[in-house]
Amino acid sequence: MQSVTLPPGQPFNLHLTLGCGQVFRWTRDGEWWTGIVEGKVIRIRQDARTLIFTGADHSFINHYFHLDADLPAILAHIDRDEIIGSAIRRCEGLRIIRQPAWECLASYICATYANIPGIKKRIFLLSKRFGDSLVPGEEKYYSFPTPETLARSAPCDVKSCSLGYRAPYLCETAVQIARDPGWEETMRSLSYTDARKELLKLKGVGKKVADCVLLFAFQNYDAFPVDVWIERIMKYCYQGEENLKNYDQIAGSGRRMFGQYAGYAQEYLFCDRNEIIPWS
DNA sequence: AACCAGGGGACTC
DNA sequence: GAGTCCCATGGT
Repeated sequence: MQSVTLPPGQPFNLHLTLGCGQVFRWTRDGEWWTGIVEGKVIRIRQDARTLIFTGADHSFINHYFHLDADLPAILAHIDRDEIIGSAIRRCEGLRIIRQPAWECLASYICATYANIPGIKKRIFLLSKRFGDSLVPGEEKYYSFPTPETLARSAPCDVKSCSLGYRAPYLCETAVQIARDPGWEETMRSLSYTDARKELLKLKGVGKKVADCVLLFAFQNYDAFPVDVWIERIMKYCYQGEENLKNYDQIAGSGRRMFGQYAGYAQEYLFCDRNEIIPWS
C-alpha cells in the first residue's frame, strides 16, 4: 500500500475524476476504485488530502491524474462567467486524466452515439475477448488489446463485443495503427491542427472523437469536444453571444471563450450537465 | 447541406 | 415491452 499527499492548494476529487465519463475502465466500490491502466490493476481511494493506492508507483499516479498541473490556475483561466463558475464550484477537483493513446483512441471510437454504461461494457467485453488476463483465476481484469491483436483478429469478430456498426471502424483503425509503430510519437510531435488531420484520416474518427483523443491522450488542453450534452449546454447558455449551428462553430466558440484550457471547461460543463440543463 | 442508416445497451414509463 | 436516448460517423 502506497500513498501520496496532495500538494497544498491543489484540489483533487477522485470520485469526480474517475466517475465523470472520461475513462471507461474504472469501477467504484464504496470509497475504493479499481481500474486497469497499461496492463496494471490499480486500486485507489482518497482520504482527504491523501491518495492511498496499490498497483502503481507515485510518479505514475502523479502523471496519470494530472496532479503535476496547477489546477487553480487552470480554473482561473476558464472561469469567465456564472455558468462555468458554478460548474467549477460543483465539480472542483476534477482533473483530466492522461490516457494511454491507443486505448483512448479505440475507446472513443467505441463510444460513438452510446451512453457511458454501454461504453464501459463494450470496452470490458473487448478486453475480455482480446486482452490478457491480468489476475489469473479472476474473470474481471484484462489488459486492453493491442492494435496488433485486434488487427490480427481477422475480419474482426470484434462484433461479438456489442460494438455493432462500430466494429469495422475499430478493426480498420487497428490495422492502420498496427502498421505504424511510431504513431504515438509522431502524433506528439505534431501541432493540434496537424494531429487532428491525422486522426480524422482514421475510420470511425470524426471531429468529436478526434478532439477527445487530442484532449485525453495527447494533452491538447485547448481541444473542445462537442457531444450532444455540450451542444445542448452551449446552445442553452450561449446562444445569444455566439453562432452555434454546427460542430465547428460550437467547438470554435468553446475554444475562443475558454482559451488554452477549453478542454478543462468542456469537462467541467459535461460533469455539471445535469445542473445546467434543467430538463435532463 | 441535409438526411439517414447502423447496433445495441441503458433507462423510463 | 415499447419508446427514447446515447461523449457521432460515414455515406449519399
